[in-house]
Amino acid sequence: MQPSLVSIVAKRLRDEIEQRRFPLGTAFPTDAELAKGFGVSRTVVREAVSSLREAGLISTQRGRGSIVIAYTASPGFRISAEELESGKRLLHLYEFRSLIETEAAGLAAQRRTEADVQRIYDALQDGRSIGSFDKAIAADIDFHVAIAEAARNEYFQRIMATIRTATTARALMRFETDRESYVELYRTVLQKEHLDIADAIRDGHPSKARQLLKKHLGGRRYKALLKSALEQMDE
Amino acid sequence: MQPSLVSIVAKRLRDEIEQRRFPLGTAFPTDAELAKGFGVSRTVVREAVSSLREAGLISTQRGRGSIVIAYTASPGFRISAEELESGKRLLHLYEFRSLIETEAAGLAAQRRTEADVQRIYDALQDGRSIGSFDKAIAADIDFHVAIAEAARNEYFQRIMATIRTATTARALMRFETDRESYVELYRTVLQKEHLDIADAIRDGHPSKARQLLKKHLGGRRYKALLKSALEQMDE
DNA sequence: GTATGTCTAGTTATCATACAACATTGCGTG
DNA sequence: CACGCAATGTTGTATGATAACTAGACATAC
Repeated sequence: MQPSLVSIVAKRLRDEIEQRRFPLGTAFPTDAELAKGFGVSRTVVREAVSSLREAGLISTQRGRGSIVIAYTASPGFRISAEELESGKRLLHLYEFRSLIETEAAGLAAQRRTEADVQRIYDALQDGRSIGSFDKAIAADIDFHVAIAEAARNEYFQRIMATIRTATTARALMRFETDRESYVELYRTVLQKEHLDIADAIRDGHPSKARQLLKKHLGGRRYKALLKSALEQMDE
Repeated sequence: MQPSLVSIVAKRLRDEIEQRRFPLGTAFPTDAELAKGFGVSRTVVREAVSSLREAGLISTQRGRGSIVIAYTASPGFRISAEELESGKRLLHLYEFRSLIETEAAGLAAQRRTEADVQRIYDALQDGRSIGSFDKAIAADIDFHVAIAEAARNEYFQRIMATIRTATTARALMRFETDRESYVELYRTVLQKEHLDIADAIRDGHPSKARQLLKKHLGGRRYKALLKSALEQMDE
């Protein structure tokens, strides 16, 4: 079974765009030109162009034509749990995460509503009855989600969700044999730190919230990760 | 200017797929059914389906039909140029971007090598001979890429690339009728700011690099965006 | 009863033509 | 010189037709 003309044309165009045959922002060939150049019908061209548009490579306006707006499809920002097996990468991610979550806490302290505050304390309340590993993980997630929402900037929310997904997956993989210690850590250390952060957000103290969140991520857990990463030295 | 029927149909279908109206692996409606259901021609349906295919949501075979192969486009953090048509979102992204790039400049000032510095100045050198819009865009990209590399944390690099791809695409769409003013802005303002930032990084002054980068993103361009976003007030 | 071949109906893929809606450019007029 | 209008160009959509493939039903042969 042969590849369709649409997929052939789309791939050819994608390659040409990637090779910068059409400088960013300049006119992309018209439907008619492409149909003539590839020796296909306008239908095939339009379907191929539709997929290029979806890939974010071109932008089209009726009556004006298309322009190239990117040379390659947006890779996006993803973090796989596998890549975090590298100690160096984990350190880099924590450095990055620390910056994001610290600022999010500051914004949350500035922008929180009463409902936001309630939600943050609800997550803490849930955390008090932690009896199992998955409950501890879920409570930790809820707490950080609540802060992200209170920050009122969807890009913080989205990047924090992406980081959290990856770090949660890694924690699930890593603590398979030692969940009790995480639960204990959660009970004895993390909850207290969460409470302090929640108070600072409730009271509207951005600087203090930032400081406490940074300390939270730079505290005991970070030190343990650093130690673990140095032991690995696998990159 | 109204959205095209193709984009309306594609969005509707994307939503339905995300809401699992069609279980994974089962038959997706035929061209004819969709055309009848949406009250549009088969041409529109085929173009919409072409974009769903590109997004990785469906797979199609001649003679058999389509099946749903994923409920959502792959996860992770992405920014489409379209979403940045919303002034509120753009402000949020600039707030987010400012934090990231400011910190990256600081890290670059701490961690840069001589090769990094050379690369940053090379980007500036390229910027001196700017004669066209696409060259200005490319030089701006090169400058920020060089800083991201000097920061030596791949998560900063990756998120900055993601942001840059989206903001570049948006700039290309937005400046279609006023490219000269961007080139002029680049020549008269942005290059100077780039040079100051490069000097601070070369000299190893993280605080100063942060301050200058923040000012760079908070300066004239940001003010123009803020004004433009308020004018829109579309969300 | 089972295997193979043929036919029919259905589905996607492509082509061609036509018209609508928008954008740009050029020309004529005041 | 500025403005308005017509002509031209481009995308968006609809319609009809044919080609290429798939699946299932039915008939035939072993």
